[in-house]
Amino acid sequence: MELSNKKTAEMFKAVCDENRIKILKLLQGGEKCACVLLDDLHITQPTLSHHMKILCDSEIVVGRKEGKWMYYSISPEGADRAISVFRALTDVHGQGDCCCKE
Amino acid sequence: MELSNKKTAEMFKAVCDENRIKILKLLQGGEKCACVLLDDLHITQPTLSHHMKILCDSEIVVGRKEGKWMYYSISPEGADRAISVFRALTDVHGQGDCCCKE
DNA sequence: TTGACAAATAGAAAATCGTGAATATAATAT
DNA sequence: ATATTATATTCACGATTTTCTATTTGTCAA
Repeated sequence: MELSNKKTAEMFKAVCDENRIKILKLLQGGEKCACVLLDDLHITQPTLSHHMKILCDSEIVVGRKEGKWMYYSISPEGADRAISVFRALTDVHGQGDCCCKE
Repeated sequence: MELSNKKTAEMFKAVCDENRIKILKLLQGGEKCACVLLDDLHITQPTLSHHMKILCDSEIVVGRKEGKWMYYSISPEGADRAISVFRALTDVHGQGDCCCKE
């Protein structure tokens, strides 16, 4: 998983906001259309649209347009990718080194 | 892994900033003292201190004081916890439901 | 084509975040 | 005790983010 630091930061922005976390929890129940999400969150439609854009940009959520409705769902592949990126960023491959004392 | 949405958001703030991602990458080489991190990043000491606080609050990084030096390292347990929280937030346990069309 | 509805975009206000200068605290050395 | 060094905290400022209102775009039904 090679990703620029910028892209990595963007990816995890998905889970850095309480409303987006709520949205993810709602989507765990399966694909939902935007209007349903809107009913469950106390935010306006443009605000939801903004958050969905961030979630889709992270690729953890995918959107599907059907007529005038947008359906959103969690992408298991996207979620796995995020976990891979997180792992690649947090496993320790060294012993550390001493610097200040000797 | 039960965590409030607020706590979850805080946890992933660790990986939402490019400098913090750089810091994690440096810590993958093992425990480092703050002064070494400071040398490798083009930020001031108070800024580093600020980022280290966010990283430690997320519990992905732990700090250890030794004399006047602070040593930081990645906590594998903290990283695993973050992955568990992320998983708990992104696995899909439902089929979704239809709302707008029938 | 017109009207109605869903979602996206533009623009602006408010809140949050990242940053550095100045200062404070803590630990060591003289 | 005083000086020095490493880190943390405080404060202020600019940048970014979240949010809203207003508007636009896209789609379907009369």
